[in-house]
Amino acid sequence: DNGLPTERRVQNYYGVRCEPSLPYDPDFTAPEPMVKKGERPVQNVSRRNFIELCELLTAEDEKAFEQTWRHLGLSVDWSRTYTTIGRHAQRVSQRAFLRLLAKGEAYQAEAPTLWDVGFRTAVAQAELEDREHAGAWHRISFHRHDGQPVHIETTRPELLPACVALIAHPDDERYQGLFGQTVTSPVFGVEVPVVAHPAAEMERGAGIAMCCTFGDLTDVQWWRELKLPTRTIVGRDGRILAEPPAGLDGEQGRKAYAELAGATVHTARERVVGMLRESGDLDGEPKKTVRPVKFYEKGDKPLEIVSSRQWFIRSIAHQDDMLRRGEELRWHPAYMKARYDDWVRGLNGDWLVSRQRFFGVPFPVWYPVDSAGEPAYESPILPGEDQLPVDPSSDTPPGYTEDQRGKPGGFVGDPDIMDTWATSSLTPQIACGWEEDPELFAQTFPMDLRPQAHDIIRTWLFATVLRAQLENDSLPWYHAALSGWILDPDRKKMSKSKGNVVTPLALLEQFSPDAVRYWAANGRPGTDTAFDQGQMKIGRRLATKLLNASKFALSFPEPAAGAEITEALDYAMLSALDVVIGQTTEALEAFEYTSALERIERFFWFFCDDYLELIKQRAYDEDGGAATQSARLALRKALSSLQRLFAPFLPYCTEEAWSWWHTGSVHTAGWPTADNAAGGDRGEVITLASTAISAIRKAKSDAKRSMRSPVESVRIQGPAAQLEALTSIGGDLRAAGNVEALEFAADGEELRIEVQLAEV
RNA sequence: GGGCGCAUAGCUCAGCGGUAGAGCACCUCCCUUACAAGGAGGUGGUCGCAGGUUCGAUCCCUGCUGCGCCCACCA
Repeated sequence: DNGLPTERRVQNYYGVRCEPSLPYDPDFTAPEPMVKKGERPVQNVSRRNFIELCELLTAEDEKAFEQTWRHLGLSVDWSRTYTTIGRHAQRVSQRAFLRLLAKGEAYQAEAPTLWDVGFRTAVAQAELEDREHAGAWHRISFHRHDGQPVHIETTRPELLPACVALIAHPDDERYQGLFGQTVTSPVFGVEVPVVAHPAAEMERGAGIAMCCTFGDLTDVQWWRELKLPTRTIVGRDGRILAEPPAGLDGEQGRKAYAELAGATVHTARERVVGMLRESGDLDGEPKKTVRPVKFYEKGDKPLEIVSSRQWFIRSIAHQDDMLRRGEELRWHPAYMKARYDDWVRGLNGDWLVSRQRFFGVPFPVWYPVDSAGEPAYESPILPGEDQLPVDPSSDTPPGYTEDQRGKPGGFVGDPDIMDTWATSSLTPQIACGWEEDPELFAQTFPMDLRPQAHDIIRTWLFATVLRAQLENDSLPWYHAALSGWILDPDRKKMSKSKGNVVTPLALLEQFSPDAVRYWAANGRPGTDTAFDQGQMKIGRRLATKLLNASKFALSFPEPAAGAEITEALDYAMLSALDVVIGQTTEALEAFEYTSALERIERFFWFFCDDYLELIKQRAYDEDGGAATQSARLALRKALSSLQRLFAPFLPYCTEEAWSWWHTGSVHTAGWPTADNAAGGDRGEVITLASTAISAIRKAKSDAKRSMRSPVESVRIQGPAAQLEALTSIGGDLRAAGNVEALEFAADGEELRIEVQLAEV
């Protein structure tokens, strides 16, 4: 409900852009959705109008999502929904933030920050990704006082005016004589020191690097550790700032800088290269290269590093606690824990939670404005918890009046919003009624399970564990179940840019939710699953089969009150079912839902293909007496368990079939227990039954006869124990195979079945 | 560069010390009183490669190869 994707969607959908300087227009109405991109000029709207458009569109999207989830048969309490942008979530999020602030776990700092120039916001470490990006190595001459050149190599020549030092490794023989001296940058004529630092790599490029404020995170490290000056030239819009930085004082340098002012980074690069070429300081031609560059995962331009004031939540200080929590948490599958550990150990800074965006939970903070009109960031004004949620851009802080906003001696609201994860990380607190419903909270927190995909371990999962640690000194849940992704049929990740996304609603219509769930359940925890319509067809067939089998089993009169299981095959089937119930229950408790489904399914096909066929005649028999009663009772017992076993996977067909003979819902019926056969496993009986009936069928199939065709005799040889078992189900075998004579002969260790078909 | 996972039938995947399994696909057959949007039967594999442990390895160990993912590196 909040975050950059929503903002981008609103921008594209309505063709608008948020312009915070515009006043709110109460008469503003939502523009017609754009049919195609760029069909009309982008309209600037005020922040509040923009947020209203976001709310409008997310409300529509929520309906679509709920429809999909309901259609899919998601079993949740629909009376307890919330939105992460709603008042309740905002209140929880702001309260948790204020608590962190009071404990010193949240703080603000002015620091170089990774910045997306497209979205114009800071981004966090967890939201970075590397992408291959084309560039070129430029070999550039700096100048010593004696006129000798010092060559550096850079892929970002446009940052030349932001250069604050040259850096080489302290052990590098080539530059020993230069350390402590200064050199002059080409074109811009700025004198910069040559400094030694171990992070410089001798083998890379020329072995000596140009440190700029800021080209990359190594620059930030050097700048911080070597206390270098700041010469910022890239603005938050990704363009070269209008004014040259301090230190770029020479007339020629300023003239050159003027040529760059206002240009994009890309254009500035071309211009600087032109200037270098003209001055003779470009050594050779640029050499094309492709190297990984940091991007915001949702952005389309490389990140810049700009200095700005941001809010952070401490995480580095809690690394050990986080690792310990990772140990306590039960991971499904267990190996996914490695990603978490890897992430926690690799944290290189505190969590940056402020975003310079609009549609999100605002920071509940104002600042006094001093007599010179400057905000005093070091002494924020905070609301009481009972006032939450607040929007500092429209609510007035305690002790002030609205007409003091932005005035000297007055106040300003913090303009930033929180990162989406800063609120989503409180999912358990929001849902469990933290600080608002103590009884519910006591019953539900920590929660049992976090189900999520593995790609957001470093964001959602990590942040949730961190917040529960900081706020509740506990895990947020006991188990984490990591699902894989749905891949397209070529096993590529589905993504909008590739255009290979399949939305679920059409599938639900085409194959039925049961079929789609059947396919999805075949994706084991942690394993990616290729999109496979074939599996959905099988799921659909399974659901149909369950309906048909239920119809058949229920077509017989209800067994009499005193009916008992008297026949060996019925007893054996029920005892096998008991085993399956036990295994399935165990698998589900271990989060092995795929194994659970496999076991139920395997039994169910035996039940349909062999058992039903074998007892059919006996169940039909009007004068069958106890044997018929036994079959009819066994059918109902088995059906009751099977419908409940399948219910979590195939909620619709099971509910339908259950309704044919029960009043309540199958989904609130008790989970089946392994007591259908009242103890004792006669599994070998059904194995032998299947073997025998298969042999009879094979004989008919080989002879290209119908399955109903009569059999003159079946002669079974083998060990006495097996023959005894087979004898006990002889009546069913004869009826199902249409067998005239069934003979047994104890002989040898191996079971042999000879089938003599009747003459045609 | 570090880590994790995967490699088994044409395809999708189970199995994991004791003679290789399922479904799909393919082939053959069957309108049979739950089901033809069905059903029955069948063909098909030196379980990635090389070593080791073991009486015995698809399974355990080591190395290699290939694929995927996560992280790091970004002068």
